[in-house]
Amino acid sequence: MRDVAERAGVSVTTVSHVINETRPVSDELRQRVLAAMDELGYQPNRLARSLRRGETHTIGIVVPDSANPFFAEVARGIEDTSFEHRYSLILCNSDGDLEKELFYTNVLTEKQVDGILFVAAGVSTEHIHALQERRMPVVVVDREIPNVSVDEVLTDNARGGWLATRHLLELGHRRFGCIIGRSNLTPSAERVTGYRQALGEADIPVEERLIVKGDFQYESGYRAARQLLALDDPPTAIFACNDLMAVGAISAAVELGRKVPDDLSVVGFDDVRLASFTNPPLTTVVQPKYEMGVIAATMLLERMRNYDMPPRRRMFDTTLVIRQSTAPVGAPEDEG
Amino acid sequence: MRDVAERAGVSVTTVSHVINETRPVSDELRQRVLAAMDELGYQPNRLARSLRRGETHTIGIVVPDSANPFFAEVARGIEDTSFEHRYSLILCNSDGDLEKELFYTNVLTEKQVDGILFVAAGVSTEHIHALQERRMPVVVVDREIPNVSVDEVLTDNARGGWLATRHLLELGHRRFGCIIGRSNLTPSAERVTGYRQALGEADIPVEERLIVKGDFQYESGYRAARQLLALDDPPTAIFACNDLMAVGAISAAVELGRKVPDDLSVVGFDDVRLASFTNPPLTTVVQPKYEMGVIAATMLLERMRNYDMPPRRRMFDTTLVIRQSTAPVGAPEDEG
DNA sequence: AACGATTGCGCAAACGATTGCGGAAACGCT
DNA sequence: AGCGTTTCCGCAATCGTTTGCGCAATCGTT
Repeated sequence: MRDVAERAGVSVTTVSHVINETRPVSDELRQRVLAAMDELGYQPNRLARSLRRGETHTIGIVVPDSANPFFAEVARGIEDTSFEHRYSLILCNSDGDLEKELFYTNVLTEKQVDGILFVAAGVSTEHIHALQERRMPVVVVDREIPNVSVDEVLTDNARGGWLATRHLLELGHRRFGCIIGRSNLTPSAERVTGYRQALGEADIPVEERLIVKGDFQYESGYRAARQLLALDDPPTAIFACNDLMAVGAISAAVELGRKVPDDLSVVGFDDVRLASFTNPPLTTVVQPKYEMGVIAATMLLERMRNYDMPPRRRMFDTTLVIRQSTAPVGAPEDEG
Repeated sequence: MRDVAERAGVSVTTVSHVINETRPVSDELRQRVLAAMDELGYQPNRLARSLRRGETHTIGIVVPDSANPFFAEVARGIEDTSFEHRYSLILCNSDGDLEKELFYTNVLTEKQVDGILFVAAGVSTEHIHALQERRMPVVVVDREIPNVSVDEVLTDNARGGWLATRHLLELGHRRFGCIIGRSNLTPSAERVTGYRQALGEADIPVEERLIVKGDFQYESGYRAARQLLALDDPPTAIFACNDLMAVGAISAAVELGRKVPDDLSVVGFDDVRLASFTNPPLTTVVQPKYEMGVIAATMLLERMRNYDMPPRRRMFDTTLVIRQSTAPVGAPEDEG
């Protein structure tokens, strides 16, 4: 910048002002400065600017696994809207590890990000409090933090679980498995709650051995389904707590010679892009992933603008999209 | 930091030195400083440090679409290894838009990142040159830039395409479609080259109308397959230039009542995690995505350490993994 | 012609760290 | 006691911007 100023024969002050249009500069000088800038190929140093201004125009996002399609889509929504507002994004994968998450949180605050987005992260209460003491704007996506007032964007997981099992019930299924995630993560837990509730309403006792644990990856759905299908009295349907596990389950079923949906109905959760293209297409509970990302980013941007607003919580409805992985029990569809 | 210094009764210099262990400090003072630091909950301002030191410990990565499983996995590899080295990552989605890519590149350099990773980006030659003039470490993944000496990590796409169509040929297929991406992207183009070459070696003329354009998304594979299958003399096999389009193609086929692989063989490219779990499991050309990310990040880190090394290029082999979406032509497998 | 208002610009102090240089105290040696 | 080495620490400049303050020139008015 000093070079530019020198070349244009003005002070750095003036250069700064023409860059930022922050006070009137005579036409002549402006032209000279502009010319000097591109003759020198000048690029402002945003670090210095950030240091001075106390804002970095950068936000951090911590997700369990950016390679997971669900998070990837949420993240995409976030990235797009932060791009629109000319914010950059620092991406952090926590792998669900609290340690790692804490580490990243520190890095982010030390890098002076203007705000942090936690999606489905295991952030603890104290954790958030610490951030709040530093007046760091934060919004939490897809996870409820008890006893903390913080912006949240959520989906109605319990209702989603309820919807899914209700659908299975209506198709006549009476015994069905449930593949859950690591149970301490609230989204998974809530979906199971919905499952239990729907069962309860139908006066069907829940058999705990039909509830098997996965980790939200294809492979675990595959394994869980094999386990379920190996039972003496295997279930006629499976509700998987996300689409990846549902796809894994279908895969296990066809490998075992079960036809989906004739011999086994499967319903997933998330409605990942892929879900429309599986064979058979997956009936699943839809969450507006991309939009959640957009809203989350928007909320964060708003809080950055006005830190002292009362905290807001945005709950998205879930809906069921019925495709072809579910069918009435014992009544094979016409195969056309 | 000033507060810490004051509270510990030392100069900021000393505080800095105990933080960075950059010169010996007596035990007593060190203790006092450490104590003061955590009493005050001090966190260093990395912006200031970066400004002074001229390095941000941050690298930028620009990908076409981080929600695409292929890029997501590469990115994951990158993120993991940069985490290991305590670098943070700024994520940029270019959507294949040159404009946007250029914009991001500027943001990144202005934010003084220590290096940039372009994956499958349409970066132009001048573009890279500009970066090189600023001595910005750069490595390009999954895309060749003509006439520029820059670090590259690539896969042998042509061979992959050759492998795939060779496989189809060996199964007896003689007419088969090819679903390509936007043709200006080299990876896609090279895969088609392999396809053409294999066909040529078998003395089979390539019918241009069997080559249909997609955009690497499920939907486009679906549409392309429908188009192909609606031909008077539809092909007996399809080679899709990535797994997503292959999955879309399978989906179209089953919707049209074609059985895969009995009526139509499909082979994909990438070997995305999903590919093992489709129905039928997808035979595809495997690229070591995660590892490519790891290597790319490692190469970038090395170049950052020593900018003036001669440029390196790392080419990964592709291999074919035969699963169940391909079968001999006209010879339906036993369905068990 | 005199005087206040306006316009157009530069000086220099921040922002929060790192680091070359030099000073004071302690130590070791003769 | 005198002198050279170490050891331990602080001063102040610096990184590249932004911005409060003030000065000089011009303008408009009577």
